[in-house]
Amino acid sequence: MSLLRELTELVQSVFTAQGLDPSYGDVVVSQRPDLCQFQCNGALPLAKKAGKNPRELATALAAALNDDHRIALADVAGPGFLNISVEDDFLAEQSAQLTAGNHFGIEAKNQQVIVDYGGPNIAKSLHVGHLRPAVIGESVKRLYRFARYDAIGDVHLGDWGLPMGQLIAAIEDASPELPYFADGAATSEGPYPTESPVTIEDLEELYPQASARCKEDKAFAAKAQQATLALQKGHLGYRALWNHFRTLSVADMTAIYAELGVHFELWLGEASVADDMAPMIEKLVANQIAQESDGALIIDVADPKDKKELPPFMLQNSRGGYSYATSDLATIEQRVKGPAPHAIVYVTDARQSLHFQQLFRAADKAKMAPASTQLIHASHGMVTGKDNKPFKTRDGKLPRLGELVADAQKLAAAQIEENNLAEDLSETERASVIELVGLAALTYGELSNHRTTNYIFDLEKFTELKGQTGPYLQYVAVRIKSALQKAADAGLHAGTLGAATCDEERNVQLELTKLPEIVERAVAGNAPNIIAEYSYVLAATFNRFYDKCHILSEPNAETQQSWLALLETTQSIFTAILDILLIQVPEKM
RNA sequence: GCUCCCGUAGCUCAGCUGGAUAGAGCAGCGGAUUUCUAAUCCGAAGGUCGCAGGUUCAAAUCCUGCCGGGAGCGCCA
Repeated sequence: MSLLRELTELVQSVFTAQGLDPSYGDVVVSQRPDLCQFQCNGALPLAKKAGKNPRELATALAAALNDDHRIALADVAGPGFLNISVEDDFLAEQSAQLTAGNHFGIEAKNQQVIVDYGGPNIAKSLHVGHLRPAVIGESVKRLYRFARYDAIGDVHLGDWGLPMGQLIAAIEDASPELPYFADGAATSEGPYPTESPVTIEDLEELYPQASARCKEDKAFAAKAQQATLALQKGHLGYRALWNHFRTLSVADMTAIYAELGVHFELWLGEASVADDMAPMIEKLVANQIAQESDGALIIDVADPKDKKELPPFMLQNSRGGYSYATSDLATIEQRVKGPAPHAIVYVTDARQSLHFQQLFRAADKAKMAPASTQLIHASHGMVTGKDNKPFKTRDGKLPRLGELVADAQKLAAAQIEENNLAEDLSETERASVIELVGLAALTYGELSNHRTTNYIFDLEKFTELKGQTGPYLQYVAVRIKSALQKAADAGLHAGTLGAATCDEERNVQLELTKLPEIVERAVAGNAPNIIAEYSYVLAATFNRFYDKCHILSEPNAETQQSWLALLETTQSIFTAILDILLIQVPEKM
């Protein structure tokens, strides 16, 4: 049980003993660390409700709390705040307990969480716009894992919509002689060439061209729509060509995502429900959930209570084609087929919030998912440049994701060079440090912001070795590692984590015991920035202790062993939460 | 036009399930150093929490209106 939980139960029992409503007994971390460690504000609203004096109420509660052996001091302050501090030995015991068992005392949930992030279109190369969903999604997935859900990530490719038809139309236009376009190719099993007629580089050029051409060339746009439809209806030649796009694209993406530390358990996409959409629609029509409107099939998701009428959810366009709306709904159906997941979390741009509002309404109306499965749109803002406009390179292009990673590492290398770090390391070790530092800079820069805000992408700031940055956190982690190594070399071993001997040490213990609630809050908000904030505070708190207490030269053996235990506990927790932030710690730096 | 998001220190951002004196980092100022990695630590300075009302014992946080910025609004993802 977490420290806060235990204190809350204690205070609640005191409330009950005095005939008071225990639901007012919540204990929270103190807002005034100069006065106390924890506080309970329940006496204020309770007194108001009961028409009593809040200070009198709190005074009686404090008196009862002071009888408990775990409480060092409970007293009343201000209008009726109940201030609480705990005994040092109790705090030490609680800190030690965090790493005594497995998984920091967090219990297995035995429930699945599907995190849908990435969502790249296989017609486009990964660019700066894919950074946020990738990093936030990966972090949210790791966060759920840390909270002991069975979390899996699905890249959920955009591989079945209009962009596919645009590519097919463009290739047909350029090379009509290819077998994919031959007479009868629609129903012919082939054989088709095993080699792709285009390279990934070709695709990256073709798609923007085709997409732009659709805007001005109506005939071409119609052709692209027809190709999309034909692909969706099972055109075998197109399908063979499409397979090439997909293979090329997935290989390319896997490599780039991997550079960022982003890995997906599932590489599904719109196409993976290709065969499920028609039957789903049929069923929805039969059940009178879907209806015809202007030649299209829609689900009316408007609610009279809405402030603004919600546009209908488009299942099938008037040409008979499907869009992301259709596949997203079918994907929900697919995802709840086994044991229903606890949640499906979509990490995408805030601009899609209307779509998700409609999707969730439609899913609800069609009873696609059980009520126990939460559908969550964890939306995120944009990455902007210093001018507060969408981030672009000097020449106005969207920087590619791989370039961004390379840039971060270049700046990290410069910082390391400038500060004469990693000097005694071999070339390969040094390269590895640069890689890890660059990555940590990038992911911490991303994750330290709340996901919904637009943030300014400033690599120079992110790669600073000081301040609130990824590299600083790595530095602290390496410092702990190094100290433990030196201790081991000197034959020193950790003992029992004992009562704090000074404020700095006590503060580290207090900070460590906040872990369970921090994780809870981060999970509740799908908000890695809460972990990012905590990791910095923990690092800074630890640094103060480390500065004040010189462990290796400590003459008192018991104290020294306790400090080493604190070091180990801190290291264990710190490394684990850095992992949630996609930060790896080098051996040395 | 309507809907949603945002407006907090010079800059970048936390805090927003209401609680005491609104916090960090950066920049700038002053200090600590023969380091268990100073990439650190300590101190001072820096704020009409966009504006105006309201609810409350208590509002940056909840409600209403306004101002300013961004996004979205039926066959694109």
